[in-house]
Amino acid sequence: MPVTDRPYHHGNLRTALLAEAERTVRERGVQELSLRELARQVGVSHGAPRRHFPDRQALLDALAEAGFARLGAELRIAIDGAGEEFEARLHATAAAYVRFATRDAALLELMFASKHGKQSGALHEAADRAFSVMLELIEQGQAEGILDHGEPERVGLVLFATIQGIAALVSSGMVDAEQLDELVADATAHFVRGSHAAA
Amino acid sequence: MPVTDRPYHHGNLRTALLAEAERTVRERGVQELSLRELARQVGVSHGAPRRHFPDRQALLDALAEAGFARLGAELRIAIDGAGEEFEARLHATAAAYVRFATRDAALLELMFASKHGKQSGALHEAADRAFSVMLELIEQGQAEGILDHGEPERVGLVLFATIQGIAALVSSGMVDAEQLDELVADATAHFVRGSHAAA
DNA sequence: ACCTGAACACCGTTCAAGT
DNA sequence: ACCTGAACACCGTTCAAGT
Repeated sequence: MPVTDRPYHHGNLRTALLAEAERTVRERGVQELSLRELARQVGVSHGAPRRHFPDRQALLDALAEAGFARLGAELRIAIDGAGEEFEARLHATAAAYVRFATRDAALLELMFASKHGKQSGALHEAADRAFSVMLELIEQGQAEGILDHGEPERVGLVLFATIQGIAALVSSGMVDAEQLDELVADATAHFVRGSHAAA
Repeated sequence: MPVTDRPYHHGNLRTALLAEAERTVRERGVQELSLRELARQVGVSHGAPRRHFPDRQALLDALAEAGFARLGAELRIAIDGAGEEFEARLHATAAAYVRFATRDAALLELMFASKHGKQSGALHEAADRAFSVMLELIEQGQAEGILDHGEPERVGLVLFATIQGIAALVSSGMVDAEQLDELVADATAHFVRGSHAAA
């Protein structure tokens, strides 16, 4: 079973397509992503991807799902590496989120855009897992009396909106790398102060 | 000079294309916007739009510019109708922004996406005019001692990020119409509290 | 089970030519 | 000055046929 000489069955076609697609999205944007070009780059006929992704949107959904998985993993690493203190963990998580947005702006946009659509189930679960890191953080803040009580989803919404907004400002070029760290620090401190006064 | 019977010169082609394009973007999204279909709908050959918009991106830029003009106007109306009190004006402005995002989610996305690009000048000016409403608001808050001093652009960044983030959450369906008013009220109150404690 | 290759209906873009 | 219409190179999607 030769792996060279282009065997009839690719073997990892799905994985190869996803990897190549993620690279294209990062380097050239979602608009430039073409199923036919992807097939060419991977060395397969233009009809082949159809087995794995019925249409273009299915590929985008799969990219979004993988994106949420990676985002969740990066947030997890950030929060676990930030010690025990609430504010330190909050800042580390926000910074990790914004870092993801900086490196994969088009992917993040796609991740949010894909959530409108057919609600693929797996996509929704991947998103929930990514955001569970934030929910744990909110629960810690509540347990320590730093944040309001009530549903963590609701309490965390302002925080999440702010972080997502910062990501959007960076992606759109309204905020550049220099201002970024300061803005993240500002925003997290602001959030904590605003919550504290309400207690 | 008959206006009926499809005269050779359309007369308002540029305006007609923009109006039709804005409708398509609102109803079916940017992805579905096609220059050829637009030309068909307006009753002109597929090559005609080229005089007014050299390529597809030029049309998108023009849409974005018109969007910023309308956004600025709506923000202006909201803030002027909210009386003199800072918090009331802040809430009215934020609510107006989010309302725009709810009704024209795809357009707002396009407005931010277009800012990456060629920096069309006119586009940038339209965006600045829209955001000038927010800057005035920040300056009022500073004058009244409610917000930190320093460059209004910098002080307002956290606020703007939060509002833009709420708009993103609404567009992506993570927050629905029911929660929306409460979230906007939460976020503006949170912002004021967080700023107050820093004074 | 997985992939090929022709076919179809659509694009955006270019450009000589018409009015 | 503004618009037409043919041409070119690309798409996504479908589907019989091959291995």
